[in-house]
Amino acid sequence: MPIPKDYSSPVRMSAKERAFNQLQKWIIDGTLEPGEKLFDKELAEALGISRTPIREALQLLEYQGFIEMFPGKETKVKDIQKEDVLKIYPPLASLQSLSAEITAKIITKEEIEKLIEINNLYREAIESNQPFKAMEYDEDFHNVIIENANNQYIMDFTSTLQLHIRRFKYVFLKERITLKKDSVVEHEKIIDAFYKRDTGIAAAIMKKNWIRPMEEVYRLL
Amino acid sequence: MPIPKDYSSPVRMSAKERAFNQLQKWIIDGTLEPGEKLFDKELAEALGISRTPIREALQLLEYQGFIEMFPGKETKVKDIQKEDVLKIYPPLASLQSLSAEITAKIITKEEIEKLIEINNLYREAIESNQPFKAMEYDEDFHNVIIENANNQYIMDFTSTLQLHIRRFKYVFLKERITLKKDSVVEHEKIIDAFYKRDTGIAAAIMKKNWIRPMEEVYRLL
DNA sequence: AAACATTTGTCCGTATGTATA
DNA sequence: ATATACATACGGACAAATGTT
Repeated sequence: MPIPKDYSSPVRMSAKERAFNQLQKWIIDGTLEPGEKLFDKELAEALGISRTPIREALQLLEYQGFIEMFPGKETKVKDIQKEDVLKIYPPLASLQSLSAEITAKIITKEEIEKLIEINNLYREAIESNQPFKAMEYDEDFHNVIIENANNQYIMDFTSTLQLHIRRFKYVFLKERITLKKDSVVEHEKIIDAFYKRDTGIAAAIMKKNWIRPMEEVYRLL
Repeated sequence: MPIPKDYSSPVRMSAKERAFNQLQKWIIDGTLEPGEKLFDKELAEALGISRTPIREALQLLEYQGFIEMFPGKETKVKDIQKEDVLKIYPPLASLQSLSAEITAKIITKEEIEKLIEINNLYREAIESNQPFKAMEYDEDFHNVIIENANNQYIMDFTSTLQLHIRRFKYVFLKERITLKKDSVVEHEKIIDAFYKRDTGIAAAIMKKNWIRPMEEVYRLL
């Protein structure tokens, strides 16, 4: 078995990275609530580091849209409204759709097999009523497609948007996650379009596969 | 004449912001060359500030994809290849297309008038062979549409991608900017689609309006 | 191989600026 | 309006890590 050579030990993490990951997690899962004021001194003490790496992490979180900084005044967790779901999903749908279009042109049989497998697991998770597992398989499915599209800009933007969706669900939906089998069928259609290298269909179904859940979530609120 | 009350003086700029803007500018216009190593100490001296705001600015530039940081090792200006143009334009085309789709639904007559005016100035700039002016009007045209779409995520992503395109042009094309009148006609079609509230046409033409220039630029190299 | 030089990462004190009394 | 309290922005010193001789 070949051992990946460039597996540079990922355990070492700078204080800045730890702070960034932790704060992002806390904002997404609601530990840090929308609108909550953030004091770098407090956060520094809480994480056992100094204020500098905290501030550096906050810069990035602001850029990602998780916090708002009012220079010289205050820093607070960004507010979130239920209407925000209508802002987050559409660009994600567009970029996922683009990914499907690109991937359709170049995907290999092996990667398609992988998608079929994941989608089967996804179906089973839904049928056996395991919404959390299902959600993970759904993410896996889409990530395979995005990775195949092989575009760093798309990856960066979509992963940020995914995090915002996750936060949205945590804040507004808590435990009740909706899962319908529509998505399984759409995935099958996407796979079929990949076989046929039909970029148009792949893109169209993919967009639907994201806009439909948006409308479902929005109606729930 | 009513004086805008919440006009919080925009002239005040923190050292971090100045550093960020200056460094971004230097990277885009090529003053800081692709692959060039960056020493925060040097940059701090050059800008007459300390290393802290420099480091904060570098965080953001990394996130935007203008530099690469290898923790504990070095920080360098991100390399750029001519193939990168094929990575930058497609997501931008998708998001602009989405913006056209959204804007088509809600744009007012007044905003359409604005687009017509800008497009006329754009045409005149091309006809009188003023490529730089033309480029600005083109950007104005698209920005009006994006602002009407009124989605912060779209705005953030597209503006970053626009900056990468600008950098690409500076690095690879220098002075020779290509301008054809195809774009003017496409803009007219988009305007027409807005009148008719035809989201499909607006989105389709908009995508074309970005993919075509990509191919033109790529062939030039 | 080990000590050095260099650069990055972190800490903390101080200055600047903002809000409140 | 002025003074006071407090949080943020910045600077400079120290610590840790890298690669170099």
